[in-house]
Amino acid sequence: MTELLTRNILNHISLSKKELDNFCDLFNHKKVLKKSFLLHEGEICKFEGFVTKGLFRVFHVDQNGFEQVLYFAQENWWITDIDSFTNKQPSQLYIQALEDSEVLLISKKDKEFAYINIPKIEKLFRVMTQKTHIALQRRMIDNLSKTADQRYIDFIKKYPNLFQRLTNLQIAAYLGISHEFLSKIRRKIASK
Amino acid sequence: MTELLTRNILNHISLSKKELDNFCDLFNHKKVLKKSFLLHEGEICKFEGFVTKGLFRVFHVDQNGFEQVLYFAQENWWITDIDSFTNKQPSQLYIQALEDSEVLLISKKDKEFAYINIPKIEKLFRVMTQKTHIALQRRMIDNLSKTADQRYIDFIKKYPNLFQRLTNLQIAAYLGISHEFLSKIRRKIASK
DNA sequence: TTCATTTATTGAACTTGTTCAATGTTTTGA
DNA sequence: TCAAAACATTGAACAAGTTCAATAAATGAA
Repeated sequence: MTELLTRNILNHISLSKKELDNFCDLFNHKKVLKKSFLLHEGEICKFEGFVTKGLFRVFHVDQNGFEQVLYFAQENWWITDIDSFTNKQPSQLYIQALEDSEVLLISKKDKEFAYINIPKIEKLFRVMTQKTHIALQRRMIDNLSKTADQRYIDFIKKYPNLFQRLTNLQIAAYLGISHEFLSKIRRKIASK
Repeated sequence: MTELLTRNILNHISLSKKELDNFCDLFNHKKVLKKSFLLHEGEICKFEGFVTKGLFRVFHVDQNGFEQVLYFAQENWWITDIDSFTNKQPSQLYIQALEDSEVLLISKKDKEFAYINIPKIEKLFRVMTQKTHIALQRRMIDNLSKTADQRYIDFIKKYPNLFQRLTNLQIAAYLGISHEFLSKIRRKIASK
């Protein structure tokens, strides 16, 4: 059940078998049906999750009812609203399964327990947060400097596998454009 | 010399006097004149810095020669290119002083020394990276969901002090719009 | 102080992306 | 299997933001 998780962790830091087991025991397995939510706007996010199966989207709904996708999380990815989780504030985000999915969840309390009792876990999350931050920093630069066409082409190249599992609606919400405009971009690219 | 730094650290985690001193001793003080660079694109970023005086901008130059500001760092802020620093890759960024400034710099080697010899430092950077990431996540959502007018108004409200120290050119490069358009936004707002 | 440089403003033409409404296509679930 | 729902495409009118060029204002260095 926690095979994928242990491999993911060992990819970031090294940990003894015992430390690994102790840490993995803190997670609870949960099935999440397609379209159902792990988190709603306004709730306080009380978990950090590791996706073992399926696909999620983490998104925001703005004043005009438009959705923006902060990120997608498929197998082997982590999900949470780090803002709400860390600051115990109502979330601005929704987390929803786009396919029938499964996650391993750790509560805030158990995570804090791990920080204290398995010192290397501190490093694990330091390293993971760094990587997540670097990815977001790159995306920020791209969003500031590139045109929607280019961002779409980059997206396909970077996440060929996500591209196949997502609708254009979801991709447009990630790129920050309307799905109609994405459709026009696709036509333009196809006609080349 | 390291007063501001120690206060900043204690704001994130608690540390004994000795731990603090040992850590702070790893930093070197440096003066940076207005307009000069701490980091150029293509270089590998070998430091993490804490600003004790002045103001920096961290920016990217795109294919068309336009500049996008990733963030500004004034007194009490940290600066680095975490991507280049962590992955030892050539930086895509420039870091430049916008005023005569002073920083405390720690090298990669000394930072790693600290991780090993002062365990709490692991937590310090875990917490700091989390906060930075949360801030960037909020900005990403704003950039995806808000109009340039609103982002400008938000910027002034959130960073009144930076607003006064920056030219409209720099603010436009942060908001991701041309400075001409910012000028038009300002006129529109002023006329209300 | 003065002159050169940088910064800010403005208008006109243009490009990128949105909105809305209509139509066609695919997926889903009873 | 078939109707309903969700998704995708298209065009036309519109809005947001850019580009370019000209001018004015502010700043800085000698």
